[in-house]
Amino acid sequence: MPELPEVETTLRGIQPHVLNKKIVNINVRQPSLRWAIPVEILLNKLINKEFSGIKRRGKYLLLESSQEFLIIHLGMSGSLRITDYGDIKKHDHVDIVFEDESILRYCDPRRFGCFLWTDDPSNHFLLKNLGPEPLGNKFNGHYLFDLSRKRKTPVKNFIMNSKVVVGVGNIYANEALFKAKIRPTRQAGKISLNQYETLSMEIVSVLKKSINKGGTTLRDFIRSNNTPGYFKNELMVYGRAGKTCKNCPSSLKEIRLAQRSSVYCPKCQS
DNA sequence: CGAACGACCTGCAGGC
DNA sequence: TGCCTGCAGGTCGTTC
Repeated sequence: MPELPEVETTLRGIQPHVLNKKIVNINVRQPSLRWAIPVEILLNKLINKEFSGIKRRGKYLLLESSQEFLIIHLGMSGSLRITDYGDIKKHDHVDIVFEDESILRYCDPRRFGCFLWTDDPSNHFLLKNLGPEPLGNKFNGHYLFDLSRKRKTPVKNFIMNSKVVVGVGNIYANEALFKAKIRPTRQAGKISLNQYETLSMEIVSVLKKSINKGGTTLRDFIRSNNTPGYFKNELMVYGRAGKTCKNCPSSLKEIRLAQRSSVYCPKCQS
């Protein structure tokens, strides 16, 4: 589920329901995520307190309380939703219960996500080496061009590296490279400044468009309506291997890069 | 330092 | 129907 647009959509969905409400209980049914949930610490830090703010760094959500932060990552399959009853489904691992009986509920079937605590986000091991935000002002073609010189890795791997830029996952890497007409296998260090300018703009564009559509997969925080919806209809290459390119009559090719499915048009992308 | 790859875990689709 | 394989939105840690 979660790439950057899905995490941003999650943030916007839960924000009005979690801020400035007293936390009365935290139930951890399964502490074994990618790193064990520090249950005692969370209880000590959060019971009878409230969240004063929520922000996103890459795909991490940071919920602030008393100048300290709950770090949440959704991994491959995680989700957060607001509910107000105890209909607990399989893989609903954590509840944060508020005074008004509403609940912030975390579900993560594959348990690749995390729930951690930090009093110093800028030095936290998960956050301190992250590259710039793609939607921030440090991210542009010059930045990618300069950083990529002498890099031999395929450009798709390069833009999916969170030390280079955060938040570009497999769907949007494929999509942005298609829009920029760059083949995903091209060596990062051999791509021109012009092409990196195009690529950086397309990354921003595809992420913003997806955020505006509520992400590619979610929309069920507040109500458990199963509305699909989304950005999925706009996908040009992801999930379309073997189908016809939307720009030309060619058939889209699929290869694997860094063990991730990579789809491109052999005619449009060079 | 960069690059490649395994690891973590469950669910599901497809083939036999 | 059931079993087996491979793949899925991420990314850290290890090794070369």
